[in-house]
Amino acid sequence: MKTTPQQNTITAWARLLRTQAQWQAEVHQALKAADLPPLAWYDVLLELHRVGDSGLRQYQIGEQMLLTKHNLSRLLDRLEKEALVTRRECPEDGRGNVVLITAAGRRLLKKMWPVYGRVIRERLENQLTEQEIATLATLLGKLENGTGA
Amino acid sequence: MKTTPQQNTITAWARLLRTQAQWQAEVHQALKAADLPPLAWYDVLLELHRVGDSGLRQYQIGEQMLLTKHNLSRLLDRLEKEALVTRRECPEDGRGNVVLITAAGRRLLKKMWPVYGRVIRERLENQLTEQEIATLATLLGKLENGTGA
DNA sequence: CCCTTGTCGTTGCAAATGCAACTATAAAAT
DNA sequence: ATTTTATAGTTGCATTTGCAACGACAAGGG
Repeated sequence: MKTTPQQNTITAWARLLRTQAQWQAEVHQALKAADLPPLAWYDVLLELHRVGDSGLRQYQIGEQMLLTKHNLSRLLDRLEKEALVTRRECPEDGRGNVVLITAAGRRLLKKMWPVYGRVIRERLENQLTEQEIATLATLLGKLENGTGA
Repeated sequence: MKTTPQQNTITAWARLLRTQAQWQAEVHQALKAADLPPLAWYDVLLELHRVGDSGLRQYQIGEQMLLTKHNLSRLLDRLEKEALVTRRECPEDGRGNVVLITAAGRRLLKKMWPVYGRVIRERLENQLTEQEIATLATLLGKLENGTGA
């Protein structure tokens, strides 16, 4: 009946939080320096690009991502205003939309990727060996979606 | 001359981002359910608690954390309004403050920790073995502050 | 000593976020 | 079929964040 985490656990926790915060800050900075939109736009567009022409319901995007729905609603407003996505009425569900990426959206994705990818390489591939990266990916995979409750 | 990251790198990157986002959401949710302030308050107070009576300059807190200075300025306003910290004139530098944690601040820290710690245990110790956690901590340690540039 | 330059911190304003209330539709219960 | 209950998405309002401009002081150069 442990009441508090082990020291190693706390260290790992803190480092993960800090690492991610640093990464995210750096990506945002790099994107801004290149006059590109923030990371969240990339995430949404990538999700939509992956599924192709079938598009996604709004709530499906929200599930995949780190966003609450009202937030997503307005993020999509902004994307739509820039003509990067389109919202189309959903035939099976009168309440919902199907969101699709446009050609302009795909172009933006292509423009953002080099900037983003460059940070990823600098932060990960320059710091760890291939073997270490593989291990890290495995460990993090075990953490995803685990509730433990 | 690789122009794009390896697949493993991308996987690790994405998982780290997702993991941290999930954790943070869960912590915030747990804190709110317990009617406690958000995580950022905890971070600042903990930093201040660690250094004890010498306190910290504002910019030192900012360095340790994930916050920009104007943001920090107003976060401290809120903390000060709740009497969790005090700002005192800095003797060596007329521009700056020294920020100190108050007794009430320490009490809040104590009240928040069990809620926070519980999420940490559930998310990490229930999902990974002790050995795996140690490995994770080591790998993340190598990533911190690496510029690679 | 005065004047420039850089740094610490605050403030005004615009944009983004969280939350709760709302509309519209679907699904389930009676 | 009608009524309830739940879900998808939007909107208004208060809080928070980001950014640029600012005031106050420190540091360095004439």
